[in-house]
Amino acid sequence: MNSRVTIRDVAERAGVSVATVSKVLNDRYGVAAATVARVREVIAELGYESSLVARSLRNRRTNVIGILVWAIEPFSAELLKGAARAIRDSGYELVVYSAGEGAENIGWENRCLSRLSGTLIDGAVLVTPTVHASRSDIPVVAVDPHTGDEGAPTVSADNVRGAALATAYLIGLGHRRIGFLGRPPRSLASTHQRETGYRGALAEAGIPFDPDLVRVAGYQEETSKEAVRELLSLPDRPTAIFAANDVSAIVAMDVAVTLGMRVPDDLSIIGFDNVPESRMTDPALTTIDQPIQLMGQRAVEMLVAILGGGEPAETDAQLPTRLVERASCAPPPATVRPIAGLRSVSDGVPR
Amino acid sequence: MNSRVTIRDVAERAGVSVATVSKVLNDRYGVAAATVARVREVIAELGYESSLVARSLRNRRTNVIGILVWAIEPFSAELLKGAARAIRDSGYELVVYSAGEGAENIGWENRCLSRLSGTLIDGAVLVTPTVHASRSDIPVVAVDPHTGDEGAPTVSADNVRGAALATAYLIGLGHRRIGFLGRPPRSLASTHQRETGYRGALAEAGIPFDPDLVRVAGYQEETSKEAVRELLSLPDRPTAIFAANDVSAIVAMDVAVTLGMRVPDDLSIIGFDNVPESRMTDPALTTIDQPIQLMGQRAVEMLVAILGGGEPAETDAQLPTRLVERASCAPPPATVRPIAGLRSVSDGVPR
DNA sequence: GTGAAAGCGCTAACAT
DNA sequence: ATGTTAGCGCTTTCAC
Repeated sequence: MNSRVTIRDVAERAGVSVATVSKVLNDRYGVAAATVARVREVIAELGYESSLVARSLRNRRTNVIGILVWAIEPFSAELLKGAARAIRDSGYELVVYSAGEGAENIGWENRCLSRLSGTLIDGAVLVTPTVHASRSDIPVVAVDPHTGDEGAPTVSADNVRGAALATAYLIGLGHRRIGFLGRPPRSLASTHQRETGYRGALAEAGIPFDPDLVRVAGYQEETSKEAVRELLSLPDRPTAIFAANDVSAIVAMDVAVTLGMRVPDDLSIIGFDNVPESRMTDPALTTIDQPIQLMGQRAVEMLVAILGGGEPAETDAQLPTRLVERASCAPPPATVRPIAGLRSVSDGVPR
Repeated sequence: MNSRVTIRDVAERAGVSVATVSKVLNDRYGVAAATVARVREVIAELGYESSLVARSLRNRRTNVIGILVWAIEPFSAELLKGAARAIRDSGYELVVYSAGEGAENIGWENRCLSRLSGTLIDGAVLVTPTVHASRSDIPVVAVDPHTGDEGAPTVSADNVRGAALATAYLIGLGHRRIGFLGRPPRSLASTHQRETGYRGALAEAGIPFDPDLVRVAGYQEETSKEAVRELLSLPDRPTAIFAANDVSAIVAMDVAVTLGMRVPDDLSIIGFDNVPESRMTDPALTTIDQPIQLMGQRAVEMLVAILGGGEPAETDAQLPTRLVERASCAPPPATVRPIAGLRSVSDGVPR
């Protein structure tokens, strides 16, 4: 009563063989004009549409590009907009596959790829893959990979430059003690790059790098809070913080306020924008803008170029980041006093 | 040289038949423990993952839900976030299929459905479908359909109430002449509902409905501008405008300013929020908030309920809309003078 | 407990 | 010009 109409139904109704229908469908040479017309009629009448699945099982090419994401959250959603824009006039169709809860945290992308490739999709954009897409039989472009994805074409923000921009901006305001909030060691490559940019800017300005000013934050609320608290409790506390992650930046603000500091009078905060919906987009907060949509767009363009046979123009795009000056940064205070809250923490008089 | 590893590869390597491997994969009864272990080993070793496509061609159920969108733009992207959230602990996987440029404007959803259903997906969420999903062999939930989608479960915002809220708010401020900006007749059902709410609120307040105050706007920039210009050029022009669409609301603002009016002093404007990124989200603009993410979430929940065998709790959810008071509305001016710009348009002295 | 064989909807040789 | 056949990767009887 409800099974979908197949090529066989069309063939029977039109009084021809399935092969003939297939030929009509694919505009193959060797079908009488009259037959073509009749088959077309039946197709329209029955509302037949060939099954993507069956077709892709048989064919090498499907004309479908897959975007594989771990989950659909603000970052990937933003990326999808750009990707969709790029797909628009590429002649390809778009399927977004969300690994979802079922997949464990590590290696989901290879599993998805295995499930979909060879069939269903001609190529894939991997969003924030956690491992190197080792043995994939289809072309793959990685966006913002965790590892420095050797070999695979990659699209990411120009993290080094963005971080340097942020740090230099703080230095320009007069800050010398600038804290850095980043992720744990084996995490996103982008965090490393941001630290690189941070260090580079310090070096450029002749400010010695102080490992004490670098803290891990950004993946657990409580851990991050503690990290910021420690950072601000240093005897020679930073007067500014550059956060590699917008979530950490927000945590930093909250903690600072909790500790009785004023932003930006006592502490300047700037962060890298990852989540387009975070409070970082508040008009008050200084950020390094990451061109998320553009990353999606470029990734698709790159993939299309590869699928089109030609080599992509570039195999490792670093998309420009941008400094957005807003009200959360200011020159350092004339005299840096230890935080008020420190007393209650160490229960001693700050020296 | 690089074709993906299939069930046959696993079978050969393990020295068993493909049937046996399949049984292991699906935890079927009747395989020796030792064999299971060996096969599992080989699977791990080869990194084998069964092909979604082949599997779904053979099986009725795939455990995949499809979200079919015409394109990925801000509205659908927002919706996806909610849908993804709902999928998370539903046991289903998510595939988003974007019809894209290839599909003509009308009926894309049925064509997509045909291509995917029966295979690949167990059920689908149709986002803003333009026609009634007539002959679909799989369960379907429609979100914000163009037509009043009789029969099919539907999720939408409570447009009637939202529009009534907006209109009543303006009335409460003292407005009696309130313009309505909507889409052309045979368009989105939501626009009709919003007009219904608008009319209802007027009736409630004993304000006679004036067809002159209803204009078509929202699908072409120029057309919309002209509509607003005409509306504001009326001898007894409205002192407030309720736009069924955020894009029209923005156009209205721009036109008003162009005509030398001040918002909200000379003209109050309130609009329905459709595009989360539009200027409507500016802190200055009064809006009726549409719970877009929630709509996606509820649609998936409904679909999962249907797929789970049980009837869904409700088959036509109207999700609550919310008035967000901001600075673009005010009481009407004491004396309503025809717009300054009118002179240059009609070249006559307003009476 | 295991494997051979049929078939899901479709396409591409290869007949006729 | 059209039909027959084989087979894509997989699951499922049904023999053995």
